[in-house]
Amino acid sequence: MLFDATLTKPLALKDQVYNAVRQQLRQGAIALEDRLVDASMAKSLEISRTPVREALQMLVHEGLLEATTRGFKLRQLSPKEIVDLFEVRLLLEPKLVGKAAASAETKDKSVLPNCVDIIRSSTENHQTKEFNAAVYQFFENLVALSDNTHMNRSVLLYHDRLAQLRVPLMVTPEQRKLAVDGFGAITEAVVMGDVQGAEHATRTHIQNGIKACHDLGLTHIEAGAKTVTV
Amino acid sequence: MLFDATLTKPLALKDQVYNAVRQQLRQGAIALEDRLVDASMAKSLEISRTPVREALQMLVHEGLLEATTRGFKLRQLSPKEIVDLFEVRLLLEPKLVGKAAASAETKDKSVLPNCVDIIRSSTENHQTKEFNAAVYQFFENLVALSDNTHMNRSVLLYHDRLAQLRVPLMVTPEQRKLAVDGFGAITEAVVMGDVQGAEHATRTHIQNGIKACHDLGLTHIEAGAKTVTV
DNA sequence: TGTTTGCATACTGTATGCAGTTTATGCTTT
DNA sequence: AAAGCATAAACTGCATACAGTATGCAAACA
Repeated sequence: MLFDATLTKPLALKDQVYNAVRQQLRQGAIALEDRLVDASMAKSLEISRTPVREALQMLVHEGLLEATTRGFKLRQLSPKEIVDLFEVRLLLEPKLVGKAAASAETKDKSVLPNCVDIIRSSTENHQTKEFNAAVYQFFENLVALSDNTHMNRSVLLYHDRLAQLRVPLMVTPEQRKLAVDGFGAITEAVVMGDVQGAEHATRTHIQNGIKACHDLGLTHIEAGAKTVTV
Repeated sequence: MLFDATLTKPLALKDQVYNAVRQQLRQGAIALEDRLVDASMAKSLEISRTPVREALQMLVHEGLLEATTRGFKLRQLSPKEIVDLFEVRLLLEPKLVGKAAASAETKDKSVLPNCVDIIRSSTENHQTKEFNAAVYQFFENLVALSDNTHMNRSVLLYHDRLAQLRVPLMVTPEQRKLAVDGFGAITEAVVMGDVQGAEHATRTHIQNGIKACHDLGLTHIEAGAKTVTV
């Protein structure tokens, strides 16, 4: 090709919508009470219903949303499902983080400590949205260090499914500290290239999450209603 | 028109199509050269393009198909991806099969030996389609014994992604015997409720698969062209 | 004969319209 | 004021129509 070979085709509308909604989910910007209505979203985005519906349906298919007779909504996880998700995470994530730790030194691992700093400061200042964004950025960068795309995809999806728990699980200062320290320990091991340590730190981090769920009783997830228009 | 088997809540058309295509994929009924064209599929099913497209796009999103400018086609796995998929399977499946082995005795495990019998006989008689169907049925029943729906879903998806390898990996009699014996060993452990044994047998089975891939050179996957109309 | 150019074709992606179904509303009846 | 019923509104799901683009083919040209 004559021109820039890296020139990428613009994403289809449905994929743009998909990414946008999923990012919203991740950041906890969509509450359980919210309703995502394809027609109104399409109107506000100034596109037709079709790509919006397709995006929402993908999210339904992945178990992130639920189709009701009155709009799409966030899918509420049952306690059993939460346990199940953590169980799968426990199988995949330590390995993934271990691979990240083992990844070539040429890769830039300096972002991770920055993310942890933002995580720490945003928890101290109770900035929920920033916190969520930082946590996801942390994992996104972590995952980028592993080259198993299938594993990466799965892990990020599990994370997004559990996104609705992020805030409820961090109500007490102790929980927040434990989580932040967990991120710190993982980062340290990954940056140092300590595979064993990374796996262990990840396992511990997830187990702390499970414990926090148990302490919380797993069921009562609270959030405030709001209008969502992507 | 598609008919739905469930009287209670009829499945949406797109889901029926999705299931139908995915079953085709599983059975190796769709070759790499085939093109799935929404318009023609819609016509042959006597429905509109919309639900067909939605189904195909879900499959694209899951990495099973690929959208080209001339129809949807089976997504060809790169050698790296194949290795990656086996790596993830190695993390999840032993645990899943272990859970199946540990599952309540009230659950019916008698189907598994039957499946293995069909697998064995179909390999001996070189009945590819029956073989594929039996293998999938085996896993479907195995997975049904575990109650972690998220893990189950993931595992079945990984299987379907690797479906294009099933036949190429079983060309030699030795490979076939190894595979059939693998299924047998897993079944035996599960039926006996031997968790450790089940995990071990599964690990061995997957590792045999990996080895077969390596022996094959991983790259050259052959299949005959054919028209696909669901 | 090999190469370029233009065109018909075959698709996908997006828009829009219509039907069916569930939920909300408001009116009637007691 | 509560309960029942009719009717409207708010949605999703499906159908169809249109636009845009890659692809292959054939004619024109070197």
